[in-house]
Amino acid sequence: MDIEQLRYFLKVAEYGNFTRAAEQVGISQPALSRSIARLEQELGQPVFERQTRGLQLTEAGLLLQGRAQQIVTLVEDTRAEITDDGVSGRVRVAAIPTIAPYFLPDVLRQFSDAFPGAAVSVHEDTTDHLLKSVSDGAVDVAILALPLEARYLDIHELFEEELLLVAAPDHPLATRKQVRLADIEPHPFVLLGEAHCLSDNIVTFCRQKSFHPVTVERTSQLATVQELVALKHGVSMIPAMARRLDNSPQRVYRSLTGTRPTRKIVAVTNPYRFQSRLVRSFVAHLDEAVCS
Amino acid sequence: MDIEQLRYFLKVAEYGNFTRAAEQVGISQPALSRSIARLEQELGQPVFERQTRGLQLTEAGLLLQGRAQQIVTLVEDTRAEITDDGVSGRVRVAAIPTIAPYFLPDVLRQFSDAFPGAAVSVHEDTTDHLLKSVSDGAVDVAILALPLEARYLDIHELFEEELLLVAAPDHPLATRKQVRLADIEPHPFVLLGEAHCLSDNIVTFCRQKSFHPVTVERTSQLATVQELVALKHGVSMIPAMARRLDNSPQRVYRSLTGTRPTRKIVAVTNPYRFQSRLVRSFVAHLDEAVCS
DNA sequence: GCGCGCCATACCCAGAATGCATGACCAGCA
DNA sequence: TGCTGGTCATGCATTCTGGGTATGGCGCGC
Repeated sequence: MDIEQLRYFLKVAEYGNFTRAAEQVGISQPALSRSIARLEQELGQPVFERQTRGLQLTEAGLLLQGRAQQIVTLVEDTRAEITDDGVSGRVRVAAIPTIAPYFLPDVLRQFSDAFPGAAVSVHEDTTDHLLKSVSDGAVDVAILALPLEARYLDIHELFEEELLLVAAPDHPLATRKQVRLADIEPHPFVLLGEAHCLSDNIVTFCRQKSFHPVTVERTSQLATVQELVALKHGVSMIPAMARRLDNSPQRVYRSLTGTRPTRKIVAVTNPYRFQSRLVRSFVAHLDEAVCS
Repeated sequence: MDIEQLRYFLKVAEYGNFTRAAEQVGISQPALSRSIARLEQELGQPVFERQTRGLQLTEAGLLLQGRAQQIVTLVEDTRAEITDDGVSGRVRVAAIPTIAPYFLPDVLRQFSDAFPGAAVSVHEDTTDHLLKSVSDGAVDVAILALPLEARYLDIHELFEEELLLVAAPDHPLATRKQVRLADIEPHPFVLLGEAHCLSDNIVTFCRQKSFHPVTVERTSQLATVQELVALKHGVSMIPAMARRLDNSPQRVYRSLTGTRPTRKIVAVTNPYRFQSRLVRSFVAHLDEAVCS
């Protein structure tokens, strides 16, 4: 029962499939098969029920899964803690697509300058996937937008940013002196796909104001939304950070009059995993980047 | 950083000596030396400072020691928990010398009858050593006498037993109708060595009564005390359980009049370690043995 | 009935870990 | 000072564990 074996076991349990788990851990399927067989022999009982359709954890397997997770985590954290020198190492940063390209580049550049020994990797994914990644230690820090359902995770607020109305320059809303939320209602609205939490932010804000935008299109990227707005498919709401990178004359951004829609940007970490000094420095860096 | 390596490391840290640690873990000294070297290479720093006189843990080593202990414990408990079938397995029982030969045989016989699949091993040592053994998981249950200084351990009271005055049949105290503690004072007293907690029990009791026995001899075994009493070197106090096994006509046992000296017998287990169902059965068995 | 997906087995190989012998170093002592 | 004993590290031969490739066995679905 060595640590490598437990790692293999966990992957098999996760995927319910030897072949795919083998690919994940980077060994051949027969090697993995034998490794699990050895584990089962040592424990004197099977940990999987091999069924015609997939695998099922046995009772012993279920117990082992919990413990193996603890052991592997403990080992990884121990290694991280001992080799933690505060200036070199790995920082796995993640962010949702409506934040990553607008907020991260500056921050990463500054951080890399301050910590040249740091190997920073960036993951981009949806909120729910990233929460899972932080939970199981695949990611050190995730930068997300509230609201979040994340028990057992640390949520550190960074800043609140405005969501701006975006329209083509000759759009009726673009030329008005003031634009209220209600003014948007008759105009077609372009929105991100439902998987994006920014859509939720916008829809929630609208619902609070008893406003129902006429959504005509849904896209998977903010950049596409911006292009569609320029092509006069409709108007949209775009986070301020995405506006800063947009210097096209084909779009104008306006703050709404009255209560302005916003989203809160947070850094999410896992307090049950060891946080290297480098990771803590990164989070501190996020704070500074925001204040400056 | 595999589990075996961590086990080796812990032994070296414990003994501060590669050669002796190697004997303990059952590999050759060079093999152990290289195993630690590999560990240090993997961590990128030494875990021991090799000094001319013995070893010193480095800062990293100190950190690793704590974590390695957790990991090894977790692994052992996991294995124990998974292979726990409730009827077979290992029960490591320990007791102090003034309990082991008098109390354990009956209990062990009954238990072995009830659980023929159980492999029961018995360790006999002093109270402080046994407390350490329970703490670090080398022993499952220790049967000891109060008082105990044992934070982080479960102390389960089994019974209270009387300490009896023992004397030669023709000793003046043996023929009196009543014997009070004060009556003993003029007579020479035979006592166990200071390492035995029974001595403490007796001395504490006497001190409470402002009584100071004239200790003439100290031995390392109760059986020797009993023989010396028969040889009229003096009188002594013997636990009731030791009296039951003594059917020699050369000694008589008497209860003291007034407050009778006693000792409380307890079972000590480690709540931070996994207790197999077999071990729990053993403790339950102890309770029953006492009541019957 | 045939192909496909999936896990287990056979066989071979490489790298790692072990043991033995020995070297290097130091302290204590004659 | 030189010897000896204790201790950890290194060299070398050996073993053995775990990995890869090829393939077998088995059930499912078309």
